[in-house]
Amino acid sequence: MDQQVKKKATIYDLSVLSGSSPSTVSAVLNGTWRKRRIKESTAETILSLAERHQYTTNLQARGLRRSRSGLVGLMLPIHDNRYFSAMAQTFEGHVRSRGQCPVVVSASRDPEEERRTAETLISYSIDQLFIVGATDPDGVHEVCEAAGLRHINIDLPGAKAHSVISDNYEGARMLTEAIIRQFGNNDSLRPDELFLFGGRNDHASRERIAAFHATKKALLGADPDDGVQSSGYSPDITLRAFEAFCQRHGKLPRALFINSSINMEGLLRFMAGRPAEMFNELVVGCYDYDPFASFLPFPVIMVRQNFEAMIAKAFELINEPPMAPQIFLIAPELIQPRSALKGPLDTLKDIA
Amino acid sequence: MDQQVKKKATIYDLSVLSGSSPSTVSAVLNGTWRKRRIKESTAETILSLAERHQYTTNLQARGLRRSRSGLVGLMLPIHDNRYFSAMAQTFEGHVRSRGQCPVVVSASRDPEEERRTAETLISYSIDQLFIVGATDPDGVHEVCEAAGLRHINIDLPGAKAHSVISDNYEGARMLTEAIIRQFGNNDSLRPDELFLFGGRNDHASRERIAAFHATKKALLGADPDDGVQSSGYSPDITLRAFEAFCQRHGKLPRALFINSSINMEGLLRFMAGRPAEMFNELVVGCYDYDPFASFLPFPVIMVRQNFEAMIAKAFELINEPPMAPQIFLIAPELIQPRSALKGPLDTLKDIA
DNA sequence: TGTGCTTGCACAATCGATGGTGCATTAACT
DNA sequence: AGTTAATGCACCATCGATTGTGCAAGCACA
Repeated sequence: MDQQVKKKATIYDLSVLSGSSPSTVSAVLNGTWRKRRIKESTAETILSLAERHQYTTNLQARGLRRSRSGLVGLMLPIHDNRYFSAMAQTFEGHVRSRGQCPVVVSASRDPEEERRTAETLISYSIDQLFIVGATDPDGVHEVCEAAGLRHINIDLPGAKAHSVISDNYEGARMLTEAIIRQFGNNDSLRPDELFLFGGRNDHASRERIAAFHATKKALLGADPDDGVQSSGYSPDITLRAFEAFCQRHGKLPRALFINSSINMEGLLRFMAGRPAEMFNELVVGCYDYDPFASFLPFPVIMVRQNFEAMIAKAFELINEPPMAPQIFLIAPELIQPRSALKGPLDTLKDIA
Repeated sequence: MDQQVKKKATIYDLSVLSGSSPSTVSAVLNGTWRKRRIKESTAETILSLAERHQYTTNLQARGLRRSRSGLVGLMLPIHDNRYFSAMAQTFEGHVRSRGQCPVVVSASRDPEEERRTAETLISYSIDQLFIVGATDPDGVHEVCEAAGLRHINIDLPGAKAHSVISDNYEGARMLTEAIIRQFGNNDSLRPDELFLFGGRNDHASRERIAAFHATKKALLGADPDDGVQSSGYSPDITLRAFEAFCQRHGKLPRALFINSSINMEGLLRFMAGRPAEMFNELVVGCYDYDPFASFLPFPVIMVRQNFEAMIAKAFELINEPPMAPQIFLIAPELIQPRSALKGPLDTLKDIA
């Protein structure tokens, strides 16, 4: 008899059915009833009625009243990337385990979109916002600040809120060193044979490029100025950078430092249609880890950013009392070629 | 003077400031003011006040009143996978272009979690729900139905709502055929040299396995019963399946049909630590496309599911008047080894 | 019987926005 | 001048849940 397109049951419905007042029903259903000295038997009655009528709290109403929603936001630059999607996966686990509801949205690395997205989330009274890889973290900060919303930067730092980021300098140092060592001593690399592709004018890229320069200089004795080919975070721009390089030099360098898995996709586009042999001698270091990339036909040394630790640290910080904004560095890990690491999915069960 | 931790401005604040009633302010701000015959000059006053005070609508309040929230949900099995994250990326574009707010959550392929997640989203009065790859689509349907929520299945079909899915049979047929053809006629493949790994008892796997069997039989003349090694959607279970196979046969098959990129990661785990030469002669077909996997050291033929078309079709269907549930097949595409395709990210701009 | 405490709950305001209804004013027209 | 119509907006109930406050009934105790 309840099978119609009926509206969902509310506390008022249960109030009528149980003979108690709405406030009593509310207290019972949200667990505050002991504090309000509701009789146990009353509570039981209401709870069983709630179950029978499939009551579920209208979280918009609760959110309106409490001006908190139980939503926790994660703002990514993009979804379609293993680094960020792994982060989303880990983030969800954390939020779920706290009994809240994760909301993941992307803002396309567009400062305007970032602010708008934050505004929108704020309009839904989200409780916290984790800002990942924002192009303009401080712009987003303004928006959050004005709304009194707790927030934290991840992956790219801002000046006005805590930031949890990879130790990009150290990661790039390890990576550059590993690339160079890959050539051993007999067949050693010349400074003009190692180039960095990708990167943008953001904190992470700057650190990585600085470490790249310094390490090259330290280990190879020199570092020509044109060793860096910026190409943003876009496969196609990176592809064009490779093509341009090839046009100028007749071939690719023997060794590449690639700034992110997205730029690495630019290398793939360059490889497509070209003979596989062209890349036999190539050695690549990539700042990011992707399991498939690790098994390409040439040595690919990768840096795995410790997103689990970053997310964990961010959750720890976001609830702390306000302090002067600080940057927390999380050490990344150097991954040898042909490594298939476990990821966040390995904690999920699966029935074969 | 407004720089404190002040609360956000409401229509009541603007009402006082403008001397109009809250309902007038509301009408002006939500665009219905012409319909309510508000004077243009009144509207202008209010709009400029709104701007000056950084008014933004409290969407929870609006949602409560209208019993619609402007949120559109996408429920994924997992985030950390190129197929699903590409879907999320595409989905966001669609929702944004409709002026609504995308909400992406994952439910871990757990029927319980799927229902709970749907319940939660419903409690926030989401307007529509796109259910991707659900283990129990009909369970989720019940929940949505009871709440009068429009919803649609993607990737895995349900019996009680429209479904938009890949043409898994045709995709697997093409893939099996391509794997076999890869060996040419001189060095042709024996039926007991081609195995399928991965898959579960879901619609997609069943279709793919059926096509695998049929095509093998048609092209190779026979199809031994043990040609399929189910191993769910888990890298580690797949790894163990490879190990078990190797134990029994002393080596891997010459040719593999791998049911998804997740199972493909199981192959990577198997490769890790084993000599690369072991895989020189291998030919792999993988039902899913990942750009890096496409460039592995052996031929990897992939199937790219047309998620753009699936999402587009789903948006088309979800607004149509109710009809008997139907399944819509979207043709996937066979991708030759060493292909680096464009993805949803290529539509984003990037400043190099 | 009267005082005072505890128990158990109802009442009503509130969160912010929406939209149906109705009432003044002014304009138009006979 | 008187009737009708259009204009411009205010009023108020409503969405569903939360929470501070208050009060009656029951009990203990003097």
